[in-house]
Amino acid sequence: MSGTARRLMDLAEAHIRESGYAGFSFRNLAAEVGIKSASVHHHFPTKAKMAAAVARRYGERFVASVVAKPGEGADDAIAVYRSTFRAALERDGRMCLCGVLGAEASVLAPEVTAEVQSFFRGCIDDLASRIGGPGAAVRAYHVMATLEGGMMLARTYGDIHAFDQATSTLTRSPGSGSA
Amino acid sequence: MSGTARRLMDLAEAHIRESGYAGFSFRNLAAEVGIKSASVHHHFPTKAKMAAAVARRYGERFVASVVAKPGEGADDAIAVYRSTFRAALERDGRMCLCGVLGAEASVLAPEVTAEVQSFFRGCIDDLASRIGGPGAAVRAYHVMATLEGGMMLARTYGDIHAFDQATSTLTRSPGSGSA
DNA sequence: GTCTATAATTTGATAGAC
DNA sequence: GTCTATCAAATTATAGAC
Repeated sequence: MSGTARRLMDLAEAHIRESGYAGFSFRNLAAEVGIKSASVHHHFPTKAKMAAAVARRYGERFVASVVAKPGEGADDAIAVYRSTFRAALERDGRMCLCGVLGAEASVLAPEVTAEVQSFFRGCIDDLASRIGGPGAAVRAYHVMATLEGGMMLARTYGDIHAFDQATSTLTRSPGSGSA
Repeated sequence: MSGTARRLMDLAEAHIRESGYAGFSFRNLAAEVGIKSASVHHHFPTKAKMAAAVARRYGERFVASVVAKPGEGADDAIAVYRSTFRAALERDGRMCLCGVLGAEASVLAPEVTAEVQSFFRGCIDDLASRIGGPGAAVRAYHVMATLEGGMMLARTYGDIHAFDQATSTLTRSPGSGSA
């Protein structure tokens, strides 16, 4: 993949996390990297294909950054997910790409929705296996829902404190609960 | 307010809950009620003002439908919020209007963002006062985040079961936890 | 309260030259 | 890989007649 394609994806990702699928256009992206919109089509045939590619890369990067450490417990796994989302929220004030797209899932191109579903399936399966024991699946769903909702609240208020409040009780051991 | 204005708001609400702020246009709404887009401007001066009006009405109706019952406990209050969101999700498969808009908050017109913030402030304050005791505010944030995230997951999967999984442990007393 | 007509802009996408 | 040029469609909004 070319450097231009990468820069286009970076910008598309930022715009989607800022304001959803409708938040970016080929013309806007082109202007921001200093080319014309027709040239964007050389890298990505359609807007939907581009969004799907962005969502896929987002998922791959996320998986890499929450990889399990040997000997971790359930609370450790949950804390890694929590701090990963929180770091992104703190870095640029934007929420999870798949959280934004998930809310619009029913009207997105099937290829985009598929990537978003795949992201959440991957996260929940991974979390459940790392939590373990009875009720692991339910807890994994709960953790992902709370983290995504917490990011949405922080976005609404423009204040990361809302995320901290909403997610502080996700882990049960003291110390990780008051970030 | 005229019947036409009400119908326009109904449609706008449905579209926003389906696909966000960009999900409705004056032309679409007009066509759906059988008038022209210029006539919509007679009822609502701008798209932003209309969205703000829709969000305000949504909040008022929500408040009315989660009103406290005498003698309720914390789990009862949480259960009312949970079942209210769940009923809407089951009725038409769409998620919370303010949850969708909240994710896009930073690029919405200030008047719209203000209504969305007001909705969540109202919900969280109300929940916290009904939960009571130390940690009530944190629990209220947690409940709202989980419910909103749970709706987003259900939307992504096209399956209300995801909402049930994610939110089943919000209340602590048995019986309300396995809807 | 609804209409016609229109303005000004933006959008996703394509054809074809260089 | 980028360009010019262009298309067909959609968008928000306004002016003014009825």
